[in-house]
Amino acid sequence: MTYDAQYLAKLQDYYARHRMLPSYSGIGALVGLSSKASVAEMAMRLKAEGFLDSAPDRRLKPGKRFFERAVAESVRAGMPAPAADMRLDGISIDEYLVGKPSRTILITVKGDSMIDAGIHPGDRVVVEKRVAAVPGDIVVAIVDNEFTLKRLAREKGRLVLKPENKAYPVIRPKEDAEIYGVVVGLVRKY
Amino acid sequence: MTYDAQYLAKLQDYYARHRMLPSYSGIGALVGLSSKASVAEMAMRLKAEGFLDSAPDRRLKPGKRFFERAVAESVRAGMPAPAADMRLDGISIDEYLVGKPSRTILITVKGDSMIDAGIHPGDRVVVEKRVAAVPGDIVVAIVDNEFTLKRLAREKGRLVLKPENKAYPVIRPKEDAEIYGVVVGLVRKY
DNA sequence: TTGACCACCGAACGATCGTTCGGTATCGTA
DNA sequence: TACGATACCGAACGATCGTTCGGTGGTCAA
Repeated sequence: MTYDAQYLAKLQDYYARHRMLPSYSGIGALVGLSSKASVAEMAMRLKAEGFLDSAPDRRLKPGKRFFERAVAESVRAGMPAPAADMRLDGISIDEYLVGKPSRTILITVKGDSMIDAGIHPGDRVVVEKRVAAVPGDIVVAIVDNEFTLKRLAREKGRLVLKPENKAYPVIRPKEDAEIYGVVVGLVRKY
Repeated sequence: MTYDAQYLAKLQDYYARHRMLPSYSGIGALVGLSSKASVAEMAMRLKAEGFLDSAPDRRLKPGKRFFERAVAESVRAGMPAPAADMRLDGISIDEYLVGKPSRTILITVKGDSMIDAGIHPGDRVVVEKRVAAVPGDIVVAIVDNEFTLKRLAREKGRLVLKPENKAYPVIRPKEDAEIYGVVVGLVRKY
């Protein structure tokens, strides 16, 4: 139990590099266990906690909690324990951002029309596909056969699409705007 | 060659479910090839195109192009599918953002000192813990026993911490700033 | 000091692994 | 019709798989 967190960390790093887990003996060499029996026992412990799982062919695969990430609530006072805490609270970014996987896609942002909302070119917005949106939502709308990212707003009883950049004009569709989906999150990689 | 695209699609579906690839005979059962030799030949073709790769122990693992988006997102009435996106069922956001899982944590942003970089209060930054950073990186530094999020810059040969908000002053530490980690990504939820 | 745990080791098991080879059916080209 | 190329099959190979079992050294409470 004591070292399991370190074992798990090495497995996570290996997975990040190769997108797969090694065999039992490979895990032994990776984490420093010389008997496959020891690996099997460690795997059982991690399985019980949800970090690992078994594939149909008995090989190991990542479990639900395998992708959890520690969260620090930017503590003003005092230092957060860098390594002391065994993931007391961890979330997976996917579960955090995505509510309905089958209806959710990532769209890469082009242009700077939403830059005042902190949405930059190259960012990826997490879009949940649905037509129902309320004023204030950031939506992906279809205008002139093109996708566009704007904030939905109400203007004299009409729905309009407002960019968040003074250099761009408000879009006032003839009929109500056609909504492709609603932005529920944002992801940026540096 | 003709059926390889369908074979690949089935492998991608399997991977989305289990986050791993089956064995050669397992692939045979999955895609409908009754000889492992056929699977090996198909794997060789897909490897040559970059969709598959070999792990250190000769097993199959996803290649670089494995996570490419399928082109056939049901195009509705001549409507272009949103271009250049990622399948959310193929790779997770976690895997996209996190390269070194064991050294990566999420930190919630407080304050608006980085707002001109598109980092808003309440956003969560993905921080890879390491002391090595180069000017231009956004870093989490420790100043007066507190975490602070700033861009690392060089000023007269000294490293300083620059906010991206004109209302805040540049921080010039007496010695070089103590770096807690480097921001490698950002996550926002609406 | 004892004894019940616990994490780990080392050896052995049958099962399955990925590879290799020769052979078959179906193409398009000549 | 004859041809090489292609995609697949079926059987066999040694290697490695995951599992199992008995045994070792350590910790901790009684």
